[in-house]
Amino acid sequence: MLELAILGLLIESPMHGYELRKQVNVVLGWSRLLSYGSLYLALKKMLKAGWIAEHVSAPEPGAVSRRQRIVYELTPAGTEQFRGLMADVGPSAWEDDNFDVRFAFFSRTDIGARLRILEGRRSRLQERLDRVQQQLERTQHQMDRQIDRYAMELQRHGVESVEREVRWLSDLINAERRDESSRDSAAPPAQTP
Amino acid sequence: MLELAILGLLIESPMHGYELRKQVNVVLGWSRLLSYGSLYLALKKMLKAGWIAEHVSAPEPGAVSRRQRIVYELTPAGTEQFRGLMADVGPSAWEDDNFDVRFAFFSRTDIGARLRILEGRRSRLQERLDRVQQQLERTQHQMDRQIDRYAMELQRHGVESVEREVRWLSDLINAERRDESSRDSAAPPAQTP
DNA sequence: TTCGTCATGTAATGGGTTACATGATTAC
DNA sequence: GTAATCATGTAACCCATTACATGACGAA
Repeated sequence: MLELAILGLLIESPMHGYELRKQVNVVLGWSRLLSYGSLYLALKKMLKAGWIAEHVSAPEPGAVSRRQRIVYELTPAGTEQFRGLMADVGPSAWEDDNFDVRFAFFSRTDIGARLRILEGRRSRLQERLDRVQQQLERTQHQMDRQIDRYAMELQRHGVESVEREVRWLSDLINAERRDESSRDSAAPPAQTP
Repeated sequence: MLELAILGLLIESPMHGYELRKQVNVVLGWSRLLSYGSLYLALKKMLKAGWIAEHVSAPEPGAVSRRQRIVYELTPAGTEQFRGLMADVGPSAWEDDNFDVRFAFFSRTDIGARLRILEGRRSRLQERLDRVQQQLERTQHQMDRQIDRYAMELQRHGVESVEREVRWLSDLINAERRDESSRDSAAPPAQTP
């Protein structure tokens, strides 16, 4: 997870730890800042694994005498590792946390993988929705214990959020498919009325 | 967290572990089923702390010879512990995870606490929004590295989600305030045009 | 009789956090 | 000169998960 995030960020350009930490928010959209504990431990582990290499910052031409920082960059093995992780388009790729990271690095995958992941996630959410809906019916028929009004409101809001994400995914899927077919052939399938 | 959830569920009625696990989804709206590992460990810990008591299920009149189950119920100390945890209306109460649990048990708090928590969460989300918006501006002015189109889309969707939650919270806050003022006095403040 | 689900539990592990420690550099 | 922020790191801990183990009960 964190590993994939770091690999993905470093593939775009080498960085030192402190900046990496900020990019996690900017690029991955994480709401809380990554802790140093996680970051430097992960970095250390990845160094040992040979996926990244460190070298002390060359004083950049633009900046005036910045403190020396440790810049990390991907090794070929790291690039390979990234590809390997991104190649997994199975269920784990559309899990809540994993999905976001995958999505953020979609530019690095082919359209087939993108579609499989987007569709996988959508059907996963759809299942979730069905389960809740079912359970909501049972509640309304008094087959279960009476549910509290706040708990109910929480449920309702949750369902709406998931429905929203499903629509978002559908839009993305359609966009990808349009891209795909417009690249594929000069004779697009009948689609617009 | 889990502790608070269990206390809150047991305060409504005694339950055995297996059912508790399911109620966590129904009442708290958790997307994934709680694992046995967490559940029974937490239960054990709470037993030792004296917050809950266990007793083997009396064969309920309705059911026909069900297997004996271990039913947990709150002790007075447990009820006290629940009150204590719910009384914390500080920042920790409007953290992502904590908030949901608090909200689900809002019926057990007074309107003052409810408003403080709802407003706290709203302003927390608002800050988050401001930070991202600011950062988005920087990106558009090319002060940062060019951001990937998928990463951008993720960002956009995230912002919209947060904005939605802010609106949801605002509606809830208004509803609570209406409740409050309608209970407070026979002379409601001018509000409707 | 065997399969599904109910029901309880333990051990190993994972993936992160907080708190602590340290020091350079920059802006005021 | 001093406060803020940049920058790197370690140790202790927390909270949960997965995998494993066990077995009763009801329905087919």
